[in-house]
Amino acid sequence: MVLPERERGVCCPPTLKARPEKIEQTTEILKALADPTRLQMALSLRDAKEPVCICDFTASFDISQPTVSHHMSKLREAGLVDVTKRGIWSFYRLAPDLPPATRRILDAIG
Amino acid sequence: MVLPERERGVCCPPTLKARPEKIEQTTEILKALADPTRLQMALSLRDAKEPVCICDFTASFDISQPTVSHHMSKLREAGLVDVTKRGIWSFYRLAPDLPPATRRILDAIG
DNA sequence: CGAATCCATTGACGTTCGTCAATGGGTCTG
DNA sequence: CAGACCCATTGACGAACGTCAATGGATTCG
Repeated sequence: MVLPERERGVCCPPTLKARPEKIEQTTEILKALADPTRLQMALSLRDAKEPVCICDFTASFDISQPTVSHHMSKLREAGLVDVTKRGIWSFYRLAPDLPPATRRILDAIG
Repeated sequence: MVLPERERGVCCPPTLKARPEKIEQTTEILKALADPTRLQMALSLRDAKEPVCICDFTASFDISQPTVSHHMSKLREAGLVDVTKRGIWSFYRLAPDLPPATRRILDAIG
């Protein structure tokens, strides 16, 4: 492996390239996905043909219903998901207007 | 929007598709990247032609040197990065044998 | 109306995280 | 050797996180 030549005491040129604003946005998306439950939820919604109600997830995961709601709220706050209520149920789906950058990350997973 | 027909009290078919083991692995990658400092480090290394030493990052970011080391350790524990020491310096680069799934996520960012 | 169902919010708890100051271990130079 | 330089580890602290039990709001059925 080729290592760069360095001189003592001359650290160092800045190496940042991405705009801090963009980094912050991307971090929010990654944080929202960086939990096993939420990742599975997001992938389920990505691959689902129809919106999915909370009760489906409550039945699938081994966590309480408030925790399921809590995780879904996180996905919603990150803009990954939106909700439609009808009668008793709350149906969630992947946000239809997802930014291309976000969409690319989601598609790169699984 | 078309919502599925539901019946009270018949929640709910399991909606999991991905293997839990795979979910856990992916989550580890996402957690490693879900911090502004670490994300910028990882992207810098992804785009760098040569390995980069810690002092470069210490000079670029507004955090202490121990914190820089700490973040780099997290990236290393996640398998995203490896280190080569020469003389005074520790040079980091993106792990050359990155799993395709991980590589895909990294390339989808920025 | 009364009961059942689905969901969100609140409050609490232990755990993990990001950060720093202090310290120590290597490595090179004078 | 003595000092300067680069880096990792340790210990500590507040903040954020994941989880649950309890509660309340909204809707539907009998």
